Amino acid sequence: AVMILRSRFLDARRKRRNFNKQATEILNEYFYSHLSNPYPSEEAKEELAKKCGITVSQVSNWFGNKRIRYKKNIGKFQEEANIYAAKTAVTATN
Amino acid sequence: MTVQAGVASCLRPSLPDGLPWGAAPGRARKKRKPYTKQQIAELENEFLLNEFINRQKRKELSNRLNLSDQQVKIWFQNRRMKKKRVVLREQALALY
DNA sequence: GTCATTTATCATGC
DNA sequence: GCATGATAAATGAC
Repeated sequence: AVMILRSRFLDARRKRRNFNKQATEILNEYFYSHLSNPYPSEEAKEELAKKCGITVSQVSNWFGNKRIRYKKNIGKFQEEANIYAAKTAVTATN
Repeated sequence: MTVQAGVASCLRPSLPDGLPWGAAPGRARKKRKPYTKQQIAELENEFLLNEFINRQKRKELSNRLNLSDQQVKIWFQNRRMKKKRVVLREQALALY
């Protein structure tokens, strides 16, 4: 009984907060610009974590969730994919 | 006006065919089934005694909890990873 | 053995 | 009521 209470304080799910919009933009930009292979290296994860103001583990969690949820329902992310595809296309031509 | 010749012809961002990165695992994967509180309680209790379990204890424990021998092995592996996760988090938290 | 994953599930935000 | 981040089983590389 005591262990259960203690484990609940160690469970980060109970104090989860959504990432700010800027962090989500950065993560999505990387994801959709590497859609053929959305597996950032450890160095890339550290860089993303620094730019987003989150931990490397949180970056790994985000990509894990993004990959499975994108694959499970591509249609739902079609609009989002087009948005970031156009955004990265603009930066690529500049 | 209406000089939009090549605009409509560049549609490629969608993924018509299947993704190359999550495809064809060959054989179907066993569905994840959460363990009961009883099972977890006994596994945690054994983990306190020793983080690495013997084959012998593993067998009797798996038999008693109605889990396969490999399930118990995997549980201890994941449990060690969890411990490392928690330790690293508290270390990072202690820096402030 | 560790460890990055996949997948389902959990707990929360809104 | 789902979207979202984190965790719990399960797999596979090494």
